[in-house]
Amino acid sequence: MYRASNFIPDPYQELLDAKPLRSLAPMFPAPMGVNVNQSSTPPLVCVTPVGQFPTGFGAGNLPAFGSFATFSVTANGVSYAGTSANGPIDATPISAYKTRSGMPVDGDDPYSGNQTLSSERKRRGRPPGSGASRADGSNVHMTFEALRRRHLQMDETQDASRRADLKAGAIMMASNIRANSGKRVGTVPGVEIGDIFYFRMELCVIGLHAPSMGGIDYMTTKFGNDEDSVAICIVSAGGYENVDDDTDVLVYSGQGGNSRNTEERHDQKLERGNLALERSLHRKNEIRVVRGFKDPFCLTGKIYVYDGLYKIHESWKERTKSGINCFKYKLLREPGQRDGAAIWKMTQKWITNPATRGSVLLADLSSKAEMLPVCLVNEVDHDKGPGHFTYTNQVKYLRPLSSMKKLQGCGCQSVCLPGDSSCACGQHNGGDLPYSSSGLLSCRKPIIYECGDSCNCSTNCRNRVTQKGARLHFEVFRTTNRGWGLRCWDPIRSGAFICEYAGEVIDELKVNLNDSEDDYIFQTVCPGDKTLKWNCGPELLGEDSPYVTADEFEPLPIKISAKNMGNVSRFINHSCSPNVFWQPVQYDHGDDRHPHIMFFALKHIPPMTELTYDYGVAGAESSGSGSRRTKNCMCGSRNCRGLF
DNA sequence: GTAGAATCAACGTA
DNA sequence: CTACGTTGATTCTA
Repeated sequence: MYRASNFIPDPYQELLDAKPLRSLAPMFPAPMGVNVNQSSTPPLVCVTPVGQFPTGFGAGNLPAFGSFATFSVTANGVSYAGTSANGPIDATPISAYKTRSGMPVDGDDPYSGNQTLSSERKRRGRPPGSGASRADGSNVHMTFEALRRRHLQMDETQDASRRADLKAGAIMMASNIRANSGKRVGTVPGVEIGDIFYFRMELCVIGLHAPSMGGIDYMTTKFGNDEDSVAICIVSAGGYENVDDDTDVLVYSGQGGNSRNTEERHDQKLERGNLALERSLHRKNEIRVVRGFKDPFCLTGKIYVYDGLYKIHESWKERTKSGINCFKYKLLREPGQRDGAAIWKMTQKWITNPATRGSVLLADLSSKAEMLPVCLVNEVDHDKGPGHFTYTNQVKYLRPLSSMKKLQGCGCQSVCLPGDSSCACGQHNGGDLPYSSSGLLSCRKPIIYECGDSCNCSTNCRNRVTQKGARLHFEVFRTTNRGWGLRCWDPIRSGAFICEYAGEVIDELKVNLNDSEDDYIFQTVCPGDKTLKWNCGPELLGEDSPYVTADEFEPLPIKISAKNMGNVSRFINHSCSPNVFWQPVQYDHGDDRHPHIMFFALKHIPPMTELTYDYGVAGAESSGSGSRRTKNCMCGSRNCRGLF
């Protein structure tokens, strides 16, 4: 983590970092490195001979490879010009990409989360392309998720699953809260290659793929003086016998005739989507491709990955195994795009066999302190690793837990259930259990109380999530311009628990004594709107907001230093357009002023996307002593505040 | 303008 | 865990 300067031009910057992976992999087929087996010397640690600086800023001149001297971070006041950030590796992909998709990703033309549903309804009937439909895709997506989470929470309370995705979608449609509602050929503003989705309705509300079930989206558009009906987006999700093993080729089946009962099966006809695909073959227009994958964390679930633009190169008829005549369309991925589904397949391979990951400096930075190994990689320069620290996933408190206030427990048999008014933990959390049945956070709150030792319920209780620890395949990686960062091989769903901010709780009075610790101190500074409005669902439904606004926000006294000891959290960089947020959680003691700091996904995070959270604006609370230094943020997103 | 048909969902249950 | 049945939303088509 390198806090003095930060360049994250947009939330998808990480994939630019990811890009070199494939190109570099053949050059470094074997782990490069050092101390792959650390088990004899826990708790580790690796030491960097060249410190925390990117090459080209002094430290890189040191000829110190291989010598293991301890370093301390001395990153005071260094700032970089944006141009110096260009590493030799990702320059070409960046420019190639940027000319393709002209729109910024995370703009700040938000549909305001303060409006109620009823006021939104007045927007009905606006023509496409105006008003709310122009709203930024990221905000629309997050609004959908917030509504879906709230509906799911209410449905689970009544023990009735009624498709929260469709309910949220219906509200979005009725209020015209959607992005890119006018159909188009080619790139959709705000949707990046590699973006992931968990429901078809998500594709719909952001304007990537309009049909809620159908696999082929098409429209009539002009080609010179002609008009033609052409395909604009297809979903390949396993419903037909498609050939999609190759990352750049897709053999897509036409639609129709594919009924589950044999009586209804019939040959496909050249109409609707099939006709559009045929016309696209002749018109050679770009077609967006969404590929479906099995969700590794939910065996019945599916994840949709946007894989960029393809073109149809040939078509033919073919008799399928089920005996019907079927149209086949061979699509090739347009060159010059960054990897989408390819990254997915690559990381899945690494998860199955971590030895296949190249450029590895250390197979497990945590020395088995985490359930899953934490990979340390560098594929951008010769830095051998972050400065010395002790890996721990615990928080070291000032006082022993036994001397702290006890947390009250519930008396539930077996597991706690939503809607059970006799569950003390549910009441403690304001009436609702904070997590869905699949363990996702429903709502950001000032503090969350998980069940603990004083509860009667079992460890299977859904109100025990963060206490079980991180279960992701993390990777600490070298960034091109902001020191070390954290990313993950797994897809992370919005609301999923990521990790705790581990380290040493420090006394507020001592904060200013050791300035070099400043870069690794966590404080509950008020975050930006993206984080505060994470749960705008209730507001849109006319309910009271369960969280506070920036004005009402009150920081907690807790401060945690990860300088000398910590976990992967210490490598999470700042962004004004973050994909992670912090959330206080209690489960093993009752001192609400010193809770655990847990990180959750702010939105769906594709594999290999850098994790970032909003450090907040330092000094905003005017607390004088104890507030950390303000630093210039160069993150470059349109809603960058300039400081953090 | 509108009803009906078509469709590579998503859940719950067996 | 896979199969099957149920309840579906959006958009296209007639």
